[in-house]
Amino acid sequence: MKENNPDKFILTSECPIRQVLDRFGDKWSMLVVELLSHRGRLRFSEIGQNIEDISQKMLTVTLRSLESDGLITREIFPEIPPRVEYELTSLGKSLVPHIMSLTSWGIEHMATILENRKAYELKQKKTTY
Amino acid sequence: MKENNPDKFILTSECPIRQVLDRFGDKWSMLVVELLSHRGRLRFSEIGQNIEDISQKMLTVTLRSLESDGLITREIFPEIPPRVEYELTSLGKSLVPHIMSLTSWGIEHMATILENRKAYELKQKKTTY
DNA sequence: CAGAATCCGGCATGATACTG
DNA sequence: CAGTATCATGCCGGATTCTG
Repeated sequence: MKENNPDKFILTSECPIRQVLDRFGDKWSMLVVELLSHRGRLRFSEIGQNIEDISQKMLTVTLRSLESDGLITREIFPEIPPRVEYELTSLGKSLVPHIMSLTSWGIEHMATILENRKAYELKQKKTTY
Repeated sequence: MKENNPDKFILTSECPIRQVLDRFGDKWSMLVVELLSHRGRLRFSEIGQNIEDISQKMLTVTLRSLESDGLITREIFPEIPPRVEYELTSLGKSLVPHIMSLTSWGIEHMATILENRKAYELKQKKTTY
């Protein structure tokens, strides 16, 4: 939907905000980062127990993705039964304040947004009649 | 995956970060907000021309969603051909710094992340052989 | 020009079973 | 306990067509 636009594109497919959204806009990544920032070093099962509704598979996938990006470390203890612990790297920690920034906005404004949405629905109904 | 956990859940399905992600973690919403914050009041086609690869449908859907949440206003000019202009509300503007916060992190660290990911892939190959 | 309506495919996510 | 492997699916988003 761009056609021949004389101006520069501000928002190309490689712009920073899209890259961040593509990698961390998924359902679980930011939650894991925030959890680890609160609790420090945790093992696999502990993470799962503290994020409601995450499945074992998605927890594994999310942790691998964060590890491959260098946001968390993964340490395996050769015991039986096995134990694996995860922890934020300095890179991972550097992301936390920016997540908190979004979160704080949500805490402050999400109620208003839900009200707005309700009011909008009602308005739509009225004009439909 | 929670079972009986004595501790409080930090990250329930209604926690702020999830609410924000559910509503704005989609592919286009944050981009539209950021564009409008840069350019001020814009019409439908102008927005489409400045966000690479967005389809007409998704632009419409995204704008409606932002309007219903009270983040943007939508003004219709009864002309032929029609003209519709969009603009951030104060609520919408209040979100911008938090998006910029994420963006700035992306600008600073995304290259490192991509390198980490490549290195991780190589490491995986080596251990597979 | 700014959309509405419809159809459709792919991929993210979920559910289940199995293992060292 | 901490995963893998496989199969199933919902729905997000793209392509197309039509209209005031």
